Amino acid sequence: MTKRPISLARRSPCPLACALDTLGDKWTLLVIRDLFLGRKRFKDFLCSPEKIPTNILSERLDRLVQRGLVSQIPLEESPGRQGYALTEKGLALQTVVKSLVKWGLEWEQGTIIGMSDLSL
Amino acid sequence: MTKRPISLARRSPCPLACALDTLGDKWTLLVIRDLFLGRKRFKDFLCSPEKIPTNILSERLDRLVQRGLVSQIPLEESPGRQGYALTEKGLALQTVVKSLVKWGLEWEQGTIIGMSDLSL
DNA sequence: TTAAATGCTTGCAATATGCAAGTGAATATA
DNA sequence: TATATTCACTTGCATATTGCAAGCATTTAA
Repeated sequence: MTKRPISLARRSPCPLACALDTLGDKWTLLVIRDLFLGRKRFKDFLCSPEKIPTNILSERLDRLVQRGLVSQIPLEESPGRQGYALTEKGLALQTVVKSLVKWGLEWEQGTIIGMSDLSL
Repeated sequence: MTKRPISLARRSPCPLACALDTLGDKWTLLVIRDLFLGRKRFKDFLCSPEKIPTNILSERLDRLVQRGLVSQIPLEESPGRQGYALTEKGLALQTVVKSLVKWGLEWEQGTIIGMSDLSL
Protein backbone atom coordinates (compact mmCIF):
# COMPACT_ATOMS: atom_id res chain seq x y z
CA MET A 1 0.00 0.00 0.00
CA THR A 2 2.81 2.39 -0.83
CA LYS A 3 0.88 5.39 -2.10
CA ARG A 4 2.25 6.71 -5.34
CA PRO A 5 3.71 10.22 -5.24
CA ILE A 6 2.25 11.68 -8.52
CA SER A 7 4.02 14.96 -9.12
CA LEU A 8 2.09 18.22 -8.99
CA ALA A 9 4.72 20.14 -10.98
CA ARG A 10 3.39 22.50 -13.63
CA ARG A 11 5.06 23.32 -16.87
CA SER A 12 3.74 26.88 -16.98
CA PRO A 13 0.94 29.03 -15.54
CA CYS A 14 -0.99 28.64 -18.80
CA PRO A 15 -4.43 27.25 -17.98
CA LEU A 16 -4.30 24.98 -21.01
CA ALA A 17 -0.91 23.58 -20.03
CA CYS A 18 -2.14 23.02 -16.48
CA ALA A 19 -5.26 21.29 -17.71
CA LEU A 20 -3.09 19.03 -19.86
CA ASP A 21 -0.82 18.27 -16.92
CA THR A 22 -3.83 16.39 -15.54
CA LEU A 23 -5.80 15.45 -18.65
CA GLY A 24 -3.14 15.22 -21.34
CA ASP A 25 -2.87 11.56 -22.17
CA LYS A 26 -4.76 8.91 -24.11
CA TRP A 27 -6.75 7.49 -21.19
CA THR A 28 -7.74 10.04 -18.58
CA LEU A 29 -10.60 11.66 -20.49
CA LEU A 30 -11.97 8.22 -21.38
CA VAL A 31 -12.20 7.41 -17.68
CA ILE A 32 -13.97 10.73 -17.18
CA ARG A 33 -16.32 9.90 -20.06
CA ASP A 34 -17.19 6.64 -18.32
CA LEU A 35 -17.85 8.50 -15.08
CA PHE A 36 -20.19 10.85 -16.95
CA LEU A 37 -21.96 7.77 -18.28
CA GLY A 38 -22.57 6.67 -14.71
CA ARG A 39 -19.91 4.03 -14.35
CA LYS A 40 -18.66 3.73 -10.82
CA ARG A 41 -16.69 0.54 -10.41
CA PHE A 42 -13.26 -0.63 -11.48
CA LYS A 43 -14.66 -3.46 -13.59
CA ASP A 44 -17.07 -1.07 -15.33
CA PHE A 45 -14.18 1.00 -16.68
CA LEU A 46 -12.44 -2.17 -17.84
CA CYS A 47 -15.46 -3.11 -19.97
CA SER A 48 -15.23 -0.03 -22.15
CA PRO A 49 -14.31 -0.82 -25.75
CA GLU A 50 -10.86 0.76 -25.58
CA LYS A 51 -9.74 -1.85 -23.03
CA ILE A 52 -7.68 0.19 -20.63
CA PRO A 53 -5.00 -1.87 -18.84
CA THR A 54 -5.65 -2.42 -15.14
CA ASN A 55 -2.46 -0.77 -13.94
CA ILE A 56 -3.14 2.34 -16.01
CA LEU A 57 -6.71 2.56 -14.76
CA SER A 58 -5.55 2.21 -11.21
CA GLU A 59 -2.95 4.94 -11.62
CA ARG A 60 -5.36 7.30 -13.37
CA LEU A 61 -8.02 6.90 -10.72
CA ASP A 62 -5.44 7.62 -8.01
CA ARG A 63 -4.28 10.72 -9.83
CA LEU A 64 -7.80 12.01 -10.42
CA VAL A 65 -8.67 11.54 -6.77
CA GLN A 66 -5.48 13.30 -5.69
CA ARG A 67 -6.20 16.22 -7.99
CA GLY A 68 -9.79 16.52 -6.83
CA LEU A 69 -11.65 15.59 -10.01
CA VAL A 70 -12.92 12.31 -8.61
CA SER A 71 -13.91 11.11 -5.17
CA GLN A 72 -14.36 7.68 -3.74
CA ILE A 73 -17.91 6.83 -2.78
CA PRO A 74 -19.59 3.95 -1.01
CA LEU A 75 -21.56 1.59 -3.22
CA GLU A 76 -25.04 1.03 -1.82
CA GLU A 77 -25.39 -2.19 -3.84
CA SER A 78 -22.16 -3.58 -2.40
CA PRO A 79 -21.18 -2.09 0.96
CA GLY A 80 -17.78 -3.77 1.17
CA ARG A 81 -16.53 -2.07 -2.00
CA GLN A 82 -15.63 1.45 -3.01
CA GLY A 83 -16.78 3.24 -6.13
CA TYR A 84 -15.77 6.43 -7.89
CA ALA A 85 -17.69 9.56 -8.90
CA LEU A 86 -16.95 12.95 -10.38
CA THR A 87 -16.61 15.89 -8.03
CA GLU A 88 -17.72 19.37 -8.96
CA LYS A 89 -14.31 19.93 -10.51
CA GLY A 90 -14.68 16.80 -12.59
CA LEU A 91 -18.26 17.57 -13.58
CA ALA A 92 -17.05 20.95 -14.82
CA LEU A 93 -15.31 19.07 -17.65
CA GLN A 94 -18.61 18.37 -19.34
CA THR A 95 -18.17 21.11 -21.93
CA VAL A 96 -14.64 19.89 -22.64
CA VAL A 97 -15.82 16.34 -23.22
CA LYS A 98 -18.81 17.45 -25.26
CA SER A 99 -16.72 19.66 -27.52
CA LEU A 100 -14.23 16.85 -28.12
CA VAL A 101 -17.05 14.41 -28.92
CA LYS A 102 -18.57 16.92 -31.30
CA TRP A 103 -15.24 17.51 -33.03
CA GLY A 104 -14.62 13.78 -33.35
CA LEU A 105 -18.06 13.20 -34.86
CA GLU A 106 -17.62 16.02 -37.33
CA TRP A 107 -14.05 15.45 -38.41
CA GLU A 108 -13.16 11.82 -37.86
CA GLN A 109 -14.71 9.37 -40.28
CA GLY A 110 -16.50 6.37 -38.92
CA THR A 111 -17.02 7.65 -35.40
CA ILE A 112 -20.41 6.97 -33.90
CA ILE A 113 -22.40 8.16 -30.96
CA GLY A 114 -23.01 5.16 -28.86
CA MET A 115 -21.68 4.51 -25.43
CA SER A 116 -20.00 7.88 -25.49
CA ASP A 117 -23.31 9.64 -26.02
CA LEU A 118 -23.52 12.30 -23.36
CA SER A 119 -26.67 13.65 -25.03
CA LEU A 120 -25.07 16.46 -26.97
CA MET B 1 14.32 11.85 -45.16
CA THR B 2 12.77 8.59 -44.07
CA LYS B 3 9.20 9.69 -43.46
CA ARG B 4 7.80 8.41 -40.22
CA PRO B 5 4.88 5.99 -40.48
CA ILE B 6 2.60 7.30 -37.66
CA SER B 7 -0.12 4.73 -37.18
CA LEU B 8 -3.72 5.57 -37.96
CA ALA B 9 -5.12 2.75 -35.84
CA ARG B 10 -8.14 3.59 -33.72
CA ARG B 11 -8.95 2.15 -30.37
CA SER B 12 -12.71 2.33 -30.89
CA PRO B 13 -15.31 4.18 -32.97
CA CYS B 14 -15.99 6.49 -30.04
CA PRO B 15 -15.51 10.08 -31.22
CA LEU B 16 -13.82 10.98 -27.96
CA ALA B 17 -11.38 8.08 -28.21
CA CYS B 18 -10.63 9.00 -31.84
CA ALA B 19 -10.06 12.62 -30.90
CA LEU B 20 -7.66 11.49 -28.19
CA ASP B 21 -5.83 9.21 -30.63
CA THR B 22 -4.67 12.47 -32.23
CA LEU B 23 -4.83 14.98 -29.39
CA GLY B 24 -4.28 12.83 -26.32
CA ASP B 25 -0.86 13.79 -25.04
CA LYS B 26 0.81 16.58 -23.13
CA TRP B 27 2.07 18.56 -26.14
CA THR B 28 -0.24 18.43 -29.15
CA LEU B 29 -2.85 20.87 -27.91
CA LEU B 30 -0.14 23.30 -26.84
CA VAL B 31 1.14 23.35 -30.41
CA ILE B 32 -2.41 23.95 -31.57
CA ARG B 33 -2.75 26.76 -29.02
CA ASP B 34 0.36 28.38 -30.48
CA LEU B 35 -1.06 28.07 -33.98
CA PHE B 36 -4.24 29.79 -32.79
CA LEU B 37 -2.04 32.54 -31.41
CA GLY B 38 -0.62 33.04 -34.88
CA ARG B 39 2.70 31.29 -34.51
CA LYS B 40 3.90 29.78 -37.73
CA ARG B 41 7.52 28.81 -37.46
CA PHE B 42 9.42 26.04 -35.74
CA LYS B 43 11.38 28.46 -33.56
CA ASP B 44 8.17 30.23 -32.50
CA PHE B 45 6.81 27.04 -30.97
CA LEU B 46 10.11 26.48 -29.20
CA CYS B 47 9.83 29.87 -27.48
CA SER B 48 6.63 28.97 -25.64
CA PRO B 49 7.09 28.76 -21.88
CA GLU B 50 6.58 25.00 -21.69
CA LYS B 51 9.76 24.43 -23.72
CA ILE B 52 8.81 21.59 -25.98
CA PRO B 53 11.80 19.46 -27.07
CA THR B 54 12.70 19.80 -30.75
CA ASN B 55 12.24 16.14 -31.60
CA ILE B 56 8.76 16.10 -30.04
CA LEU B 57 7.76 19.28 -31.85
CA SER B 58 8.95 17.86 -35.12
CA GLU B 59 7.05 14.63 -34.62
CA ARG B 60 3.85 16.39 -33.55
CA LEU B 61 3.88 18.74 -36.53
CA ASP B 62 4.35 15.76 -38.86
CA ARG B 63 1.48 13.95 -37.25
CA LEU B 64 -0.84 16.96 -37.38
CA VAL B 65 -0.07 17.50 -41.05
CA GLN B 66 -0.67 13.81 -41.80
CA ARG B 67 -4.00 13.90 -40.00
CA GLY B 68 -5.12 17.06 -41.72
CA LEU B 69 -5.25 19.47 -38.78
CA VAL B 70 -2.29 21.52 -39.98
CA SER B 71 -0.89 22.40 -43.38
CA GLN B 72 2.45 23.70 -44.48
CA ILE B 73 2.40 27.21 -45.86
CA PRO B 74 4.94 29.47 -47.52
CA LEU B 75 6.30 32.28 -45.38
CA GLU B 76 6.10 35.59 -47.20
CA GLU B 77 8.76 37.10 -44.91
CA SER B 78 11.17 34.31 -45.71
CA PRO B 79 10.52 32.55 -49.02
CA GLY B 80 13.06 29.78 -48.52
CA ARG B 81 11.35 28.47 -45.40
CA GLN B 82 8.11 26.67 -44.64
CA GLY B 83 5.60 27.60 -41.98
CA TYR B 84 2.58 25.90 -40.46
CA ALA B 85 -1.05 26.88 -40.14
CA LEU B 86 -4.29 25.33 -38.95
CA THR B 87 -6.61 23.85 -41.55
CA GLU B 88 -10.38 23.97 -41.21
CA LYS B 89 -10.19 20.75 -39.23
CA GLY B 90 -7.65 22.29 -36.86
CA LEU B 91 -9.55 25.56 -36.56
CA ALA B 92 -12.60 23.54 -35.54
CA LEU B 93 -10.78 22.78 -32.28
CA GLN B 94 -11.30 26.32 -31.05
CA THR B 95 -14.19 25.37 -28.76
CA VAL B 96 -12.14 22.48 -27.38
CA VAL B 97 -9.21 24.72 -26.58
CA LYS B 98 -11.43 27.45 -25.16
CA SER B 99 -13.27 25.07 -22.89
CA LEU B 100 -10.00 23.64 -21.58
CA VAL B 101 -8.61 27.13 -20.96
CA LYS B 102 -11.78 28.08 -19.15
CA TRP B 103 -11.68 24.96 -17.00
CA GLY B 104 -8.04 25.55 -16.15
CA LEU B 105 -8.67 29.14 -15.15
CA GLU B 106 -11.61 28.17 -12.99
CA TRP B 107 -10.23 25.09 -11.29
CA GLU B 108 -6.46 25.27 -11.30
CA GLN B 109 -4.97 27.76 -8.88
CA GLY B 110 -2.41 30.19 -10.15
CA THR B 111 -3.21 29.88 -13.83
CA ILE B 112 -3.31 33.13 -15.76
CA ILE B 113 -4.54 34.32 -19.08
CA GLY B 114 -1.51 35.55 -20.92
CA MET B 115 0.00 34.10 -24.00
CA SER B 116 -2.72 31.50 -24.05
CA ASP B 117 -5.40 34.17 -24.27
CA LEU B 118 -7.57 33.23 -27.20
CA SER B 119 -10.00 35.98 -26.20
CA LEU B 120 -12.48 33.84 -24.37
C1' DT C 1 -17.70 -23.62 2.74
C1' DT C 2 -15.93 -23.53 -1.25
C1' DA C 3 -15.59 -21.09 -5.81
C1' DA C 4 -15.78 -17.33 -8.42
C1' DA C 5 -15.56 -12.37 -9.12
C1' DT C 6 -13.57 -8.07 -7.92
C1' DG C 7 -10.00 -4.64 -7.24
C1' DC C 8 -6.19 -4.15 -7.42
C1' DT C 9 -0.32 -4.92 -7.54
C1' DT C 10 3.93 -6.66 -9.60
C1' DG C 11 7.34 -7.80 -13.20
C1' DC C 12 8.94 -7.03 -17.40
C1' DA C 13 9.23 -5.98 -22.45
C1' DA C 14 8.17 -2.40 -25.66
C1' DT C 15 7.40 2.29 -26.63
C1' DA C 16 7.64 7.25 -25.84
C1' DT C 17 9.86 11.17 -23.80
C1' DG C 18 13.54 14.42 -22.86
C1' DC C 19 18.07 16.19 -23.25
C1' DA C 20 22.29 17.34 -25.69
C1' DA C 21 24.77 17.40 -29.61
C1' DG C 22 25.16 17.43 -34.54
C1' DT C 23 23.98 18.74 -39.52
C1' DG C 24 22.96 21.13 -43.59
C1' DA C 25 20.41 24.81 -45.75
C1' DA C 26 18.98 29.78 -45.43
C1' DT C 27 19.91 34.27 -43.98
C1' DA C 28 22.50 38.09 -42.10
C1' DT C 29 26.94 40.40 -41.68
C1' DA C 30 31.67 42.12 -42.92
C1' DT D 1 31.91 37.58 -51.76
C1' DA D 2 33.25 35.22 -47.70
C1' DT D 3 31.93 34.07 -43.33
C1' DA D 4 29.12 33.74 -39.34
C1' DT D 5 24.82 32.89 -37.45
C1' DT D 6 20.26 31.41 -37.38
C1' DC D 7 17.00 28.02 -38.39
C1' DA D 8 14.79 23.62 -38.92
C1' DC D 9 15.38 19.90 -38.05
C1' DT D 10 17.81 14.68 -36.97
C1' DT D 11 20.34 11.44 -34.12
C1' DG D 12 21.85 8.99 -29.98
C1' DC D 13 21.02 7.73 -25.74
C1' DA D 14 19.26 7.73 -20.81
C1' DT D 15 15.00 7.70 -18.44
C1' DA D 16 10.02 7.38 -17.91
C1' DT D 17 5.64 5.62 -19.33
C1' DT D 18 2.75 2.01 -21.39
C1' DG D 19 0.92 -2.38 -22.10
C1' DC D 20 0.49 -7.18 -21.24
C1' DA D 21 0.24 -11.22 -18.30
C1' DA D 22 0.29 -13.08 -14.02
C1' DG D 23 -0.46 -13.00 -9.16
C1' DC D 24 -3.05 -12.07 -4.85
C1' DA D 25 -5.91 -10.55 -1.16
C1' DT D 26 -10.87 -9.42 -0.23
C1' DT D 27 -15.73 -9.78 -1.31
C1' DT D 28 -19.63 -11.93 -2.95
C1' DA D 29 -22.18 -15.94 -4.89
C1' DA D 30 -23.33 -20.87 -4.84
